[in-house]
Amino acid sequence: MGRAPCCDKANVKKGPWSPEEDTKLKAYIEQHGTGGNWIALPQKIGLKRCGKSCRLRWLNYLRPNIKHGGFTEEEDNIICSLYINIGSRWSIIAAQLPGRTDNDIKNYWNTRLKKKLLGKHQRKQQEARRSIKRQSHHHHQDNNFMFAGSKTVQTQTTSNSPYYKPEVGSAAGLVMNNIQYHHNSVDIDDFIRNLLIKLGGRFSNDNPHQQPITNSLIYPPVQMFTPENQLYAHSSSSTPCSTWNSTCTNYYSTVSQQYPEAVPDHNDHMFENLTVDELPQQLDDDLESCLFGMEMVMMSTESSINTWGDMMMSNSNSLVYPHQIVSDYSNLI
DNA sequence: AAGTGTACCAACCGCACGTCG
DNA sequence: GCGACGTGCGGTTGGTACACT
Repeated sequence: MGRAPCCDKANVKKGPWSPEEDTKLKAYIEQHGTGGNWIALPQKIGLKRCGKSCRLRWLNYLRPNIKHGGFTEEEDNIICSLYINIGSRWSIIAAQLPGRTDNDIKNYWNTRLKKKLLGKHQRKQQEARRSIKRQSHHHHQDNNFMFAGSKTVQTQTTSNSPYYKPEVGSAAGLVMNNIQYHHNSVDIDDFIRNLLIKLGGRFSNDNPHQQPITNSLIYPPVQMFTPENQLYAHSSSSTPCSTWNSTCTNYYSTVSQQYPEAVPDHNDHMFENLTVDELPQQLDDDLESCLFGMEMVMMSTESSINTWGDMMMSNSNSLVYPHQIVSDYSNLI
């Protein structure tokens, strides 16, 4: 037997509220309060409405000091910042914005803010690509190539080992900024874990077999970029980067063993056909994918990407990365 | 002018949780 | 401890307005 309905569905009015209904409800609540019982309220007033409907109407529309529309830039920032950190907890987000309702914020996010941010981010990404292209062109004047990703890594140029180092402002540089940011402000495992939990399935909170997630498992590219663990990809300008390739292969092999459902087998070879000419861009894309792409991909209801493997195998250009968003709003947290 | 697509938003629905007897 | 009930929340739907062809 299912649960009894909260009201007699056949005798309640649905749909938009009339001004008369609004007036009745508002007048009663202003005079008597809700009485702590929304279910009984419509009967007392003589409204043919469900108690839940009355509550919603009051909270979202009739209650004093409600603001509608006209979100400010500051409110946008707060919403984005909180969304990135706590997800779609609209009631909590609304609590930080006086006069705003959770419903309003939810609608605003889904219909406008998300699109606005994606547009902004894609522009940033294009700038980053152009920047990398310029750097790539510069460094390819040398025959040998070394990749040292961290902005904290000291320049180690030798006559035989010129290297490519992402700079602040490049996409890889932005990623490093965010790695730093996340290390400083939140536990990095929790951050990723939350993303994975959002993916559901084997990473869900409900899964009793869930395994601990370690930095080494989640962040092979970060390993490459930490000062303690500098790995350099040596190659000529026309052959695949074997060091990077083997690092990735090892990584995906590890992930495949622990999370076979998440990583397709053919990921092992995903970097094999890259030339060094293509490598910086590919590295940059995949760094971003690994660390920050999940969030925005999961936000997209149109996305068919449900697993880590889907993400890594997807065309990088189709992904939208929120790292710049995180940067933009990090100072508000 | 008519048809179609898109954006926006109010309202609904179902589930989870807390409280109370 | 258990079930009934009320409340709160987040996802989703459906109606309306507007833009575009």
